[in-house]
Amino acid sequence: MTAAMREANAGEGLTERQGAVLEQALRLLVDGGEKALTTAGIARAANCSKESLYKWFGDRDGLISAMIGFQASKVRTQDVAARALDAESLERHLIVFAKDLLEVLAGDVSLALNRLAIGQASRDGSKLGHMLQERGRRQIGRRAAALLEAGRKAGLLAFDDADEAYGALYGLIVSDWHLKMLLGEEAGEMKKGFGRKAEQAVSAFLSLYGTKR
Amino acid sequence: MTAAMREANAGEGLTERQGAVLEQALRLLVDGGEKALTTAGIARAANCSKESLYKWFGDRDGLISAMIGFQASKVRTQDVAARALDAESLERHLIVFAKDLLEVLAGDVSLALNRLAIGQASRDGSKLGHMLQERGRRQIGRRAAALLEAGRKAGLLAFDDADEAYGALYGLIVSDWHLKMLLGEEAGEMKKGFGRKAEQAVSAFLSLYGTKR
DNA sequence: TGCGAACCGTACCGTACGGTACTGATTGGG
DNA sequence: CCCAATCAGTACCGTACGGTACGGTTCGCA
Repeated sequence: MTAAMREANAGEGLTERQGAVLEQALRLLVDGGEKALTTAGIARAANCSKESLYKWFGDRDGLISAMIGFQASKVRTQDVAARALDAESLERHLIVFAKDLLEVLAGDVSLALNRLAIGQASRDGSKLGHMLQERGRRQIGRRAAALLEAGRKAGLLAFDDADEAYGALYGLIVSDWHLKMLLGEEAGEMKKGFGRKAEQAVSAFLSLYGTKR
Repeated sequence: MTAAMREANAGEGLTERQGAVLEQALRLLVDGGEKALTTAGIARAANCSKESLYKWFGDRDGLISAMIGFQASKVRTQDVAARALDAESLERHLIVFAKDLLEVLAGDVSLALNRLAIGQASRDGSKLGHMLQERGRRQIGRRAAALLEAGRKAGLLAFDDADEAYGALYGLIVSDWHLKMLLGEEAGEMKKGFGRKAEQAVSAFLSLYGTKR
């Protein structure tokens, strides 16, 4: 296996070695926050030299960008082939989507990266924010949009503006939980309520946009 | 006017001089993010000495805590005396609440303080997060809870769990706008849509929890 | 008028970080 | 067997920050 072959394995233009380094960097970030994300610390944790870090990623910002891209490349949302959609299966799919959304938002790495991007939003012109939005949010948003569109095509949902409907769905599912978790609320206690929360949100959403009720 | 009399003017145990200093600190934070919030910078902007800063606020964390408390003390939510509530006035009050909520969340200082608290959530055990939650969120939450309770007493709303109803209202109003703004999305463009957004959210909420429809 | 407290401005100290340069070891190819 | 490239480890540099100490000044008060 040549170096050229090893390239572009992780969906980015990254060596597996570089991926391992980014993995360690993410771990540092999750454990200690932005303050723990120092070049020396990463080099120590990943058993590599600072010089290599700068050679591979340019500077600290490049490394952080690479971390976001690397993490996004690991979380691919599979579009559910939603054929033969009836009222019950739509509700089931929506509930699964809701649970997945809550699980993703409550994830260690997701929270840490969002905290990092939010903390830097003032100084870097929200470059990281846009990146996180584009590579994380958009994915799950498309999955929901496809689901809603399928529901409408099947005559199970009625809405004019798909974005508005998605906004309502998202708000009913997430409410202020995401912010509370970003602010440091212990996520362990909350996760138990995700199932019930998801069902309630989907029920409310179907009351608003379903044709059945 | 003695120094003792000047104390406790701003709702906290603060001299007006100290309040002015905190004002400048908030301005620095809004303009330049956490990185701009240095003790030397604050001293320069407020024309005071670093020694005074440490004398008044202990250390940098104490100063940040004081900033949060100071800002919270300026934003007192007036409980609307909601007697003689009918369907139309309830809807009007809810829309006003929704607009206020969006305006508050989109405010410069609110965004900056939330960014700061989120950025420090990993290292300080979410002390700032809890403070922000307690002194900012709780206020507006109580206002909403009172409104919802009044609506239920008047037979206009039907819900078992007030927290659940409030969660739905909050989610329908805010959706993912808060996170987007925290991540750096330009807030100027969004503010124009607040009115329509608030009306839509309240309409949806009344569809879910109103007794009239 | 004289005293003392508060305070501004600045200089200072230790530390820690981002980024660079150098050395020695390893590896793969000809 | 040697050469070139890569990389780990470390030492180093400039800078900037949090926090402290000190001289000079103002202001309330007796």
